[in-house]
Amino acid sequence: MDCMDILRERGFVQQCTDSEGLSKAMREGPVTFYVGVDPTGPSLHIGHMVPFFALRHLRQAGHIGVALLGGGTARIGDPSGKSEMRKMISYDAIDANTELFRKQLDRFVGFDGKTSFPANNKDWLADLNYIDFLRDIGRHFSVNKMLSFEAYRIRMETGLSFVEFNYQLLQSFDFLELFRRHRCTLQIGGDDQWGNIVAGIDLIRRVEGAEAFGLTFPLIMTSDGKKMGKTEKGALFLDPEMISPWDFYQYWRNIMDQDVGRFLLLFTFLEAEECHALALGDINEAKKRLAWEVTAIIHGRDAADKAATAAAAAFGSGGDLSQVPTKTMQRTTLDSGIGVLDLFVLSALAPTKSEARRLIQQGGALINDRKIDDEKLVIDSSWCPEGDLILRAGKKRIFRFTVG
RNA sequence: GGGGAGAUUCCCGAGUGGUCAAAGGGGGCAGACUGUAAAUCUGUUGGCUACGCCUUCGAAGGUUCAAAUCCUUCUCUCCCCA
Repeated sequence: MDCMDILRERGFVQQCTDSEGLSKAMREGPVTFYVGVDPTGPSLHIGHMVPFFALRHLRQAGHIGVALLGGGTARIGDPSGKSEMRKMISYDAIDANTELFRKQLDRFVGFDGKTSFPANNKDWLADLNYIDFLRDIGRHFSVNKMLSFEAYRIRMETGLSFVEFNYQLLQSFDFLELFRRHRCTLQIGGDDQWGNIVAGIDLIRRVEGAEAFGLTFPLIMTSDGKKMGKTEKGALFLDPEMISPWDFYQYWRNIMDQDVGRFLLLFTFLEAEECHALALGDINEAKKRLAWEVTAIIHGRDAADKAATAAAAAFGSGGDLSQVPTKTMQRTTLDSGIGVLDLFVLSALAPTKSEARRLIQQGGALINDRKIDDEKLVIDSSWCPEGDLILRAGKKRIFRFTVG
Protein backbone atom coordinates (compact mmCIF):
# COMPACT_ATOMS: atom_id res chain seq x y z
CA MET A 1 0.00 0.00 0.00
CA ASP A 2 1.58 3.26 -1.03
CA CYS A 3 0.91 6.59 0.53
CA MET A 4 -1.71 7.50 -2.05
CA ASP A 5 -3.65 4.49 -0.86
CA ILE A 6 -3.24 5.61 2.71
CA LEU A 7 -4.57 9.04 1.91
CA ARG A 8 -7.43 7.58 -0.06
CA GLU A 9 -8.31 5.14 2.68
CA ARG A 10 -8.38 7.98 5.19
CA GLY A 11 -10.75 10.05 3.14
CA PHE A 12 -8.32 12.73 2.09
CA VAL A 13 -8.56 12.44 -1.64
CA GLN A 14 -11.13 14.42 -3.57
CA GLN A 15 -9.49 14.96 -6.95
CA CYS A 16 -6.12 14.18 -8.43
CA THR A 17 -4.81 15.38 -11.76
CA ASP A 18 -3.16 12.02 -12.47
CA SER A 19 -3.19 9.53 -9.64
CA GLU A 20 -1.42 6.85 -11.69
CA GLY A 21 1.37 9.22 -12.61
CA LEU A 22 1.62 10.55 -9.11
CA SER A 23 1.82 7.10 -7.55
CA LYS A 24 4.52 6.24 -10.02
CA ALA A 25 6.50 9.37 -9.24
CA MET A 26 6.18 8.64 -5.54
CA ARG A 27 7.48 5.12 -5.98
CA GLU A 28 10.49 6.40 -7.83
CA GLY A 29 11.65 8.62 -5.03
CA PRO A 30 10.84 11.44 -2.69
CA VAL A 31 8.45 13.95 -4.16
CA THR A 32 8.61 17.53 -3.02
CA PHE A 33 5.15 18.97 -2.55
CA TYR A 34 3.58 22.06 -1.09
CA VAL A 35 0.50 23.34 0.67
CA GLY A 36 -0.30 27.01 0.80
CA VAL A 37 -2.16 29.04 3.39
CA ASP A 38 -2.85 32.72 3.33
CA PRO A 39 -2.33 34.36 6.71
CA THR A 40 -5.54 36.35 6.66
CA GLY A 41 -6.15 36.12 10.39
CA PRO A 42 -4.31 35.81 13.67
CA SER A 43 -4.64 32.05 13.91
CA LEU A 44 -5.06 28.93 11.86
CA HIS A 45 -8.30 27.07 12.36
CA ILE A 46 -9.16 23.44 11.95
CA GLY A 47 -10.41 23.98 8.41
CA HIS A 48 -6.88 24.89 7.39
CA MET A 49 -5.47 21.72 8.81
CA VAL A 50 -6.66 18.91 6.53
CA PRO A 51 -3.84 19.48 4.02
CA PHE A 52 -1.35 19.68 6.86
CA PHE A 53 -2.48 16.36 8.25
CA ALA A 54 -1.94 15.07 4.74
CA LEU A 55 1.48 16.68 4.75
CA ARG A 56 2.44 14.66 7.78
CA HIS A 57 1.20 11.43 6.20
CA LEU A 58 3.16 12.16 3.05
CA ARG A 59 6.27 13.07 4.96
CA GLN A 60 5.92 9.85 6.89
CA ALA A 61 6.11 8.11 3.54
CA GLY A 62 9.37 9.85 2.76
CA HIS A 63 8.25 12.85 0.76
CA ILE A 64 9.23 16.42 1.33
CA GLY A 65 6.64 18.96 2.36
CA VAL A 66 6.82 22.70 1.94
CA ALA A 67 4.41 24.83 3.92
CA LEU A 68 3.94 27.94 1.88
CA LEU A 69 2.86 30.96 3.84
CA GLY A 70 1.01 33.35 1.60
CA GLY A 71 2.53 36.53 2.91
CA GLY A 72 2.36 37.86 -0.62
CA THR A 73 -0.91 36.40 -1.83
CA ALA A 74 -2.71 37.52 1.33
CA ARG A 75 -2.22 41.03 0.03
CA ILE A 76 -4.62 40.18 -2.77
CA GLY A 77 -7.18 37.75 -1.43
CA ASP A 78 -8.31 34.53 -3.05
CA PRO A 79 -11.81 34.66 -4.46
CA SER A 80 -12.07 30.86 -4.66
CA GLY A 81 -14.96 29.50 -2.70
CA LYS A 82 -16.05 32.88 -1.47
CA SER A 83 -19.14 34.73 -2.46
CA GLU A 84 -17.92 38.09 -1.24
CA MET A 85 -14.75 40.02 -1.70
CA ARG A 86 -12.43 39.74 1.23
CA LYS A 87 -11.45 42.85 3.11
CA MET A 88 -8.03 44.16 2.31
CA ILE A 89 -5.61 43.58 5.15
CA SER A 90 -2.75 45.90 5.99
CA TYR A 91 0.77 44.75 5.18
CA ASP A 92 1.73 44.98 8.83
CA ALA A 93 -1.14 42.76 9.88
CA ILE A 94 -0.23 40.22 7.20
CA ASP A 95 3.37 40.10 8.33
CA ALA A 96 2.30 39.63 11.93
CA ASN A 97 -0.14 36.88 10.95
CA THR A 98 2.51 35.18 8.84
CA GLU A 99 4.72 34.86 11.86
CA LEU A 100 1.88 33.51 13.99
CA PHE A 101 0.97 30.96 11.31
CA ARG A 102 4.59 29.94 10.96
CA LYS A 103 4.84 29.22 14.67
CA GLN A 104 1.61 27.25 14.76
CA LEU A 105 2.66 25.21 11.75
CA ASP A 106 6.07 24.60 13.21
CA ARG A 107 4.38 23.21 16.28
CA PHE A 108 2.16 20.95 14.23
CA VAL A 109 4.51 19.91 11.48
CA GLY A 110 7.84 20.24 13.23
CA PHE A 111 9.94 21.82 10.50
CA ASP A 112 13.35 20.21 10.32
CA GLY A 113 14.53 22.07 7.26
CA LYS A 114 14.95 18.85 5.28
CA THR A 115 11.76 16.84 5.11
CA SER A 116 9.59 19.82 5.81
CA PHE A 117 10.17 23.53 5.85
CA PRO A 118 8.27 26.78 5.54
CA ALA A 119 8.47 29.31 2.72
CA ASN A 120 6.88 32.70 2.23
CA ASN A 121 5.71 33.84 -1.18
CA LYS A 122 6.17 37.43 -0.11
CA ASP A 123 9.82 36.77 -0.94
CA TRP A 124 9.12 36.54 -4.63
CA LEU A 125 5.79 38.28 -5.04
CA ALA A 126 6.22 41.52 -3.13
CA ASP A 127 8.61 43.15 -5.56
CA LEU A 128 7.40 41.73 -8.85
CA ASN A 129 7.63 44.03 -11.78
CA TYR A 130 4.19 44.36 -13.33
CA ILE A 131 5.26 44.58 -16.94
CA ASP A 132 7.73 41.73 -16.68
CA PHE A 133 5.16 39.61 -14.92
CA LEU A 134 2.58 40.21 -17.61
CA ARG A 135 5.04 39.36 -20.37
CA ASP A 136 6.52 36.29 -18.72
CA ILE A 137 3.57 34.84 -16.88
CA GLY A 138 0.41 36.64 -17.89
CA ARG A 139 0.68 35.65 -21.53
CA HIS A 140 0.20 32.00 -20.60
CA PHE A 141 -3.23 32.62 -19.16
CA SER A 142 -6.38 32.61 -21.20
CA VAL A 143 -9.13 34.76 -19.79
CA ASN A 144 -11.67 32.62 -21.60
CA LYS A 145 -10.38 29.56 -19.83
CA MET A 146 -10.20 31.25 -16.47
CA LEU A 147 -13.79 32.39 -16.72
CA SER A 148 -14.86 28.84 -17.27
CA PHE A 149 -13.67 27.84 -13.79
CA GLU A 150 -16.35 27.28 -11.23
CA ALA A 151 -14.67 29.58 -8.71
CA TYR A 152 -15.08 32.54 -11.01
CA ARG A 153 -18.47 31.58 -12.27
CA ILE A 154 -19.92 31.96 -8.78
CA ARG A 155 -18.39 35.38 -8.53
CA MET A 156 -19.80 36.44 -11.85
CA GLU A 157 -23.05 36.78 -9.95
CA THR A 158 -21.86 38.89 -7.06
CA GLY A 159 -18.98 40.72 -8.64
CA LEU A 160 -15.29 40.04 -9.00
CA SER A 161 -12.67 42.73 -8.92
CA PHE A 162 -9.60 42.65 -11.13
CA VAL A 163 -7.35 42.25 -8.10
CA GLU A 164 -8.97 38.99 -7.12
CA PHE A 165 -9.08 37.82 -10.70
CA ASN A 166 -5.28 37.98 -10.64
CA TYR A 167 -5.00 35.67 -7.69
CA GLN A 168 -4.79 32.60 -9.84
CA LEU A 169 -1.77 33.94 -11.69
CA LEU A 170 0.03 34.55 -8.44
CA GLN A 171 -0.69 31.12 -7.07
CA SER A 172 0.39 29.56 -10.34
CA PHE A 173 3.55 31.57 -10.17
CA ASP A 174 4.13 30.28 -6.64
CA PHE A 175 4.00 26.74 -7.90
CA LEU A 176 6.42 27.58 -10.70
CA GLU A 177 8.74 29.31 -8.29
CA LEU A 178 8.71 26.37 -5.87
CA PHE A 179 9.37 24.08 -8.81
CA ARG A 180 12.36 26.16 -9.79
CA ARG A 181 13.73 26.52 -6.28
CA HIS A 182 12.98 23.11 -4.82
CA ARG A 183 11.89 20.88 -7.71
CA CYS A 184 8.45 20.90 -6.14
CA THR A 185 6.13 18.87 -8.38
CA LEU A 186 3.00 18.44 -6.36
CA GLN A 187 0.56 20.88 -4.87
CA ILE A 188 -2.04 19.74 -2.40
CA GLY A 189 -4.92 21.73 -0.97
CA GLY A 190 -8.62 22.01 -0.37
CA ASP A 191 -10.91 21.27 -3.26
CA ASP A 192 -11.68 24.95 -3.70
CA GLN A 193 -8.07 25.26 -4.83
CA TRP A 194 -8.51 22.89 -7.76
CA GLY A 195 -8.67 25.62 -10.37
CA ASN A 196 -5.64 27.40 -9.02
CA ILE A 197 -3.66 24.19 -8.77
CA VAL A 198 -4.45 23.09 -12.29
CA ALA A 199 -3.49 26.52 -13.57
CA GLY A 200 -0.12 26.19 -11.85
CA ILE A 201 0.48 22.80 -13.39
CA ASP A 202 -0.25 24.23 -16.84
CA LEU A 203 2.13 27.07 -16.23
CA ILE A 204 4.94 24.72 -15.23
CA ARG A 205 4.35 22.62 -18.32
CA ARG A 206 4.43 25.63 -20.59
CA VAL A 207 7.36 27.43 -19.06
CA GLU A 208 9.53 24.58 -17.90
CA GLY A 209 8.17 21.72 -19.95
CA ALA A 210 7.92 19.68 -16.79
CA GLU A 211 5.17 17.55 -15.37
CA ALA A 212 3.61 18.45 -12.05
CA PHE A 213 0.68 17.08 -10.09
CA GLY A 214 -2.25 18.30 -8.11
CA LEU A 215 -4.19 16.66 -5.36
CA THR A 216 -7.18 18.09 -3.53
CA PHE A 217 -8.99 17.14 -0.36
CA PRO A 218 -12.70 17.32 0.21
CA LEU A 219 -14.16 20.31 1.91
CA ILE A 220 -14.99 18.81 5.27
CA MET A 221 -18.63 19.11 6.17
CA THR A 222 -20.45 17.85 9.21
CA SER A 223 -23.24 15.38 8.61
CA ASP A 224 -25.85 18.08 8.97
CA GLY A 225 -24.31 19.86 6.03
CA LYS A 226 -22.47 22.64 7.78
CA LYS A 227 -18.92 23.64 7.21
CA MET A 228 -16.91 21.69 9.72
CA GLY A 229 -15.26 23.58 12.55
CA LYS A 230 -17.77 26.32 13.07
CA THR A 231 -18.62 27.29 16.61
CA GLU A 232 -20.70 30.06 18.15
CA LYS A 233 -17.46 31.91 18.68
CA GLY A 234 -16.52 31.56 15.04
CA ALA A 235 -14.04 29.08 13.64
CA LEU A 236 -12.33 26.41 15.69
CA PHE A 237 -9.03 28.21 16.02
CA LEU A 238 -5.83 26.53 17.10
CA ASP A 239 -4.71 29.43 19.25
CA PRO A 240 -5.56 28.46 22.85
CA GLU A 241 -6.17 32.10 23.66
CA MET A 242 -8.97 32.16 21.11
CA ILE A 243 -10.40 28.71 21.68
CA SER A 244 -9.39 27.17 24.97
CA PRO A 245 -8.29 23.53 25.02
CA TRP A 246 -11.44 22.89 27.04
CA ASP A 247 -13.69 24.26 24.30
CA PHE A 248 -11.58 22.60 21.66
CA TYR A 249 -12.00 19.25 23.34
CA GLN A 250 -15.73 19.85 23.78
CA TYR A 251 -16.14 20.56 20.09
CA TRP A 252 -14.91 17.10 19.18
CA ARG A 253 -16.67 15.45 22.09
CA ASN A 254 -19.98 16.74 20.78
CA ILE A 255 -19.78 15.98 17.09
CA MET A 256 -22.46 13.87 15.52
CA ASP A 257 -22.30 10.10 15.67
CA GLN A 258 -22.00 9.72 11.93
CA ASP A 259 -18.91 11.89 11.78
CA VAL A 260 -16.78 10.05 14.32
CA GLY A 261 -15.15 7.53 12.02
CA ARG A 262 -14.49 10.01 9.28
CA PHE A 263 -12.94 12.53 11.65
CA LEU A 264 -10.79 9.94 13.38
CA LEU A 265 -9.28 9.09 10.02
CA LEU A 266 -8.74 12.69 9.00
CA PHE A 267 -7.73 14.37 12.23
CA THR A 268 -5.79 11.74 14.14
CA PHE A 269 -2.85 9.52 13.31
CA LEU A 270 -4.39 6.35 14.70
CA GLU A 271 -4.19 3.35 12.41
CA ALA A 272 -7.09 3.12 10.00
CA GLU A 273 -8.25 -0.20 11.44
CA GLU A 274 -8.36 1.27 14.89
CA CYS A 275 -10.42 4.22 13.66
CA HIS A 276 -12.93 1.89 12.09
CA ALA A 277 -13.08 -0.26 15.19
CA LEU A 278 -13.64 2.75 17.44
CA ALA A 279 -16.43 4.06 15.26
CA LEU A 280 -18.18 0.71 15.34
CA GLY A 281 -17.82 0.34 19.09
CA ASP A 282 -19.25 2.44 21.90
CA ILE A 283 -19.80 5.72 20.15
CA ASN A 284 -19.33 7.85 23.24
CA GLU A 285 -16.02 6.21 24.03
CA ALA A 286 -14.98 6.82 20.44
CA LYS A 287 -15.84 10.48 20.77
CA LYS A 288 -13.79 10.74 23.93
CA ARG A 289 -10.88 9.15 22.15
CA LEU A 290 -11.24 11.43 19.16
CA ALA A 291 -11.44 14.50 21.36
CA TRP A 292 -8.39 13.46 23.33
CA GLU A 293 -6.32 12.60 20.28
CA VAL A 294 -7.03 15.78 18.39
CA THR A 295 -6.56 17.95 21.47
CA ALA A 296 -3.26 16.20 22.16
CA ILE A 297 -2.07 16.76 18.60
CA ILE A 298 -2.95 20.43 18.64
CA HIS A 299 -2.46 21.47 22.26
CA GLY A 300 -0.30 18.71 23.68
CA ARG A 301 -0.96 15.63 25.78
CA ASP A 302 -1.01 17.55 28.98
CA ALA A 303 -3.76 19.87 27.82
CA ALA A 304 -5.68 16.90 26.45
CA ASP A 305 -5.46 15.07 29.76
CA LYS A 306 -6.66 18.12 31.62
CA ALA A 307 -9.57 18.64 29.25
CA ALA A 308 -10.55 14.99 29.57
CA THR A 309 -10.33 15.07 33.36
CA ALA A 310 -12.37 18.23 33.52
CA ALA A 311 -14.99 16.79 31.18
CA ALA A 312 -15.30 13.64 33.24
CA ALA A 313 -15.80 15.71 36.37
CA ALA A 314 -18.23 18.15 34.83
CA PHE A 315 -20.42 15.63 33.07
CA GLY A 316 -19.74 12.43 34.89
CA SER A 317 -20.18 11.51 38.49
CA GLY A 318 -18.42 14.45 40.05
CA GLY A 319 -14.72 14.35 40.66
CA ASP A 320 -11.90 16.74 40.11
CA LEU A 321 -13.27 19.99 38.76
CA SER A 322 -10.01 21.89 39.03
CA GLN A 323 -9.36 21.70 35.27
CA VAL A 324 -12.65 23.25 34.23
CA PRO A 325 -12.36 26.83 32.91
CA THR A 326 -11.42 28.85 35.96
CA LYS A 327 -10.83 32.35 37.19
CA THR A 328 -9.61 33.57 40.52
CA MET A 329 -11.77 35.87 42.54
CA GLN A 330 -10.61 38.21 45.27
CA ARG A 331 -11.62 37.13 48.73
CA THR A 332 -12.74 40.68 49.48
CA THR A 333 -15.08 40.73 46.49
CA LEU A 334 -16.82 37.67 47.75
CA ASP A 335 -16.88 38.84 51.36
CA SER A 336 -18.80 41.93 50.39
CA GLY A 337 -21.14 39.84 48.27
CA ILE A 338 -21.74 39.86 44.55
CA GLY A 339 -25.02 39.71 42.66
CA VAL A 340 -25.68 36.51 40.72
CA LEU A 341 -26.14 38.44 37.52
CA ASP A 342 -22.73 40.06 37.86
CA LEU A 343 -21.22 36.76 38.76
CA PHE A 344 -22.47 35.11 35.59
CA VAL A 345 -21.28 38.01 33.49
CA LEU A 346 -17.90 37.87 35.18
CA SER A 347 -17.64 34.19 34.30
CA ALA A 348 -18.51 34.97 30.68
CA LEU A 349 -21.20 32.31 30.81
CA ALA A 350 -23.53 35.20 30.09
CA PRO A 351 -22.32 38.05 27.90
CA THR A 352 -24.70 40.59 29.50
CA LYS A 353 -26.85 40.84 32.56
CA SER A 354 -29.93 40.49 30.42
CA GLU A 355 -28.64 37.16 29.21
CA ALA A 356 -27.89 36.15 32.78
CA ARG A 357 -31.39 37.15 33.80
CA ARG A 358 -32.90 35.12 30.98
CA LEU A 359 -30.79 32.16 31.96
CA ILE A 360 -32.11 32.32 35.50
CA GLN A 361 -35.69 32.83 34.38
CA GLN A 362 -35.45 29.78 32.17
CA GLY A 363 -34.04 27.69 34.93
CA GLY A 364 -30.61 27.12 33.45
CA ALA A 365 -28.47 28.75 36.10
CA LEU A 366 -26.83 26.72 38.84
CA ILE A 367 -24.26 27.58 41.46
CA ASN A 368 -22.65 24.70 43.32
CA ASP A 369 -25.46 22.51 42.02
CA ARG A 370 -28.12 24.74 43.52
CA LYS A 371 -30.61 26.06 41.05
CA ILE A 372 -30.82 29.84 41.08
CA ASP A 373 -34.32 31.23 40.71
CA ASP A 374 -33.86 34.68 42.18
CA GLU A 375 -32.02 37.11 39.98
CA LYS A 376 -31.48 39.49 42.88
CA LEU A 377 -29.66 36.89 44.91
CA VAL A 378 -26.32 37.97 46.37
CA ILE A 379 -23.54 35.42 46.57
CA ASP A 380 -21.07 35.64 49.41
CA SER A 381 -18.52 33.53 51.27
CA SER A 382 -21.17 31.37 52.83
CA TRP A 383 -21.68 29.80 49.41
CA CYS A 384 -18.27 28.31 49.20
CA PRO A 385 -16.88 26.89 52.39
CA GLU A 386 -14.69 24.70 50.18
CA GLY A 387 -13.32 27.75 48.43
CA ASP A 388 -14.82 27.14 44.97
CA LEU A 389 -17.87 28.38 43.18
CA ILE A 390 -19.02 26.19 40.33
CA LEU A 391 -21.37 27.99 37.98
CA ARG A 392 -23.36 26.18 35.36
CA ALA A 393 -25.32 27.62 32.50
CA GLY A 394 -27.51 24.93 31.11
CA LYS A 395 -26.16 21.43 30.87
CA LYS A 396 -23.05 22.00 28.88
CA ARG A 397 -21.44 25.17 30.04
CA ILE A 398 -19.53 25.29 33.27
CA PHE A 399 -17.22 27.77 34.96
CA ARG A 400 -15.29 27.77 38.21
CA PHE A 401 -14.19 30.56 40.48
CA THR A 402 -11.52 29.92 43.03
CA VAL A 403 -11.33 32.34 45.88
CA GLY A 404 -7.91 33.63 46.60
C1' G B 1 -20.12 59.22 -18.09
C1' G B 2 -25.96 58.32 -18.44
C1' G B 3 -30.29 55.63 -16.37
C1' G B 4 -32.42 52.33 -12.63
C1' A B 5 -32.51 49.47 -7.86
C1' G B 6 -30.82 49.05 -3.07
C1' A B 7 -28.17 49.42 2.10
C1' U B 8 -33.00 47.03 8.29
C1' U B 9 -31.38 44.04 14.56
C1' C B 10 -25.92 37.79 14.45
C1' C B 11 -27.59 36.23 9.01
C1' C B 12 -31.61 36.22 5.34
C1' G B 13 -35.72 39.17 4.89
C1' A B 14 -40.71 42.14 5.99
C1' G B 15 -41.84 47.02 7.34
C1' U B 16 -42.72 53.09 3.71
C1' G B 17 -44.96 59.02 9.52
C1' G B 18 -47.26 57.27 15.40
C1' U B 19 -50.13 50.85 17.48
C1' C B 20 -41.76 49.47 15.89
C1' A B 21 -36.93 47.15 19.91
C1' A B 22 -39.17 46.44 14.57
C1' A B 23 -43.21 40.35 11.17
C1' G B 24 -41.28 35.67 9.37
C1' G B 25 -37.27 32.24 8.73
C1' G B 26 -32.24 30.74 9.94
C1' G B 27 -28.74 30.67 13.74
C1' G B 28 -27.92 31.12 19.10
C1' C B 29 -29.43 30.24 24.20
C1' A B 30 -32.62 27.67 27.77
C1' G B 31 -36.36 23.72 29.08
C1' A B 32 -38.44 18.57 27.94
C1' C B 33 -36.70 13.89 25.73
C1' U B 34 -31.56 11.63 25.56
C1' G B 35 -25.96 9.37 25.23
C1' U B 36 -22.27 16.04 26.87
C1' A B 37 -25.06 13.02 19.83
C1' A B 38 -28.92 13.73 16.14
C1' A B 39 -34.13 14.44 15.34
C1' U B 40 -38.46 16.47 17.70
C1' C B 41 -41.49 19.72 20.85
C1' U B 42 -41.67 24.38 24.01
C1' G B 43 -39.85 29.02 25.52
C1' U B 44 -36.52 32.88 24.53
C1' U B 45 -33.32 36.06 21.54
C1' G B 46 -30.63 44.98 21.77
C1' G B 47 -28.98 47.09 26.56
C1' C B 48 -29.81 48.98 31.50
C1' U B 49 -29.89 51.28 37.86
C1' A B 50 -36.52 47.29 33.99
C1' C B 51 -44.20 48.03 34.69
C1' G B 52 -39.62 52.85 33.22
C1' C B 53 -35.31 54.57 30.61
C1' C B 54 -31.34 54.41 26.80
C1' U B 55 -29.19 52.85 22.04
C1' U B 56 -30.40 50.49 17.10
C1' C B 57 -32.87 50.33 10.86
C1' G B 58 -25.52 52.61 5.63
C1' A B 59 -23.28 58.13 7.40
C1' A B 60 -24.26 63.31 8.41
C1' G B 61 -27.80 67.06 8.52
C1' G B 62 -33.10 68.78 8.07
C1' U B 63 -38.82 68.77 8.24
C1' U B 64 -42.43 67.18 12.18
C1' C B 65 -45.56 67.12 18.50
C1' A B 66 -43.68 62.28 16.40
C1' A B 67 -39.16 59.32 11.43
C1' A B 68 -36.54 52.68 9.97
C1' U B 69 -40.36 55.28 7.23
C1' C B 70 -40.44 62.34 4.34
C1' C B 71 -36.38 65.99 2.33
C1' U B 72 -30.91 67.18 1.42
C1' U B 73 -25.92 65.77 0.94
C1' C B 74 -22.41 61.84 1.33
C1' U B 75 -20.47 56.60 1.27
C1' C B 76 -20.93 51.77 -0.60
C1' U B 77 -23.35 47.73 -3.58
C1' C B 78 -26.00 45.69 -7.70
C1' C B 79 -28.39 46.09 -12.67
C1' C B 80 -28.96 48.34 -17.68
C1' C B 81 -26.65 51.66 -21.38
C1' A B 82 -21.83 54.00 -23.10
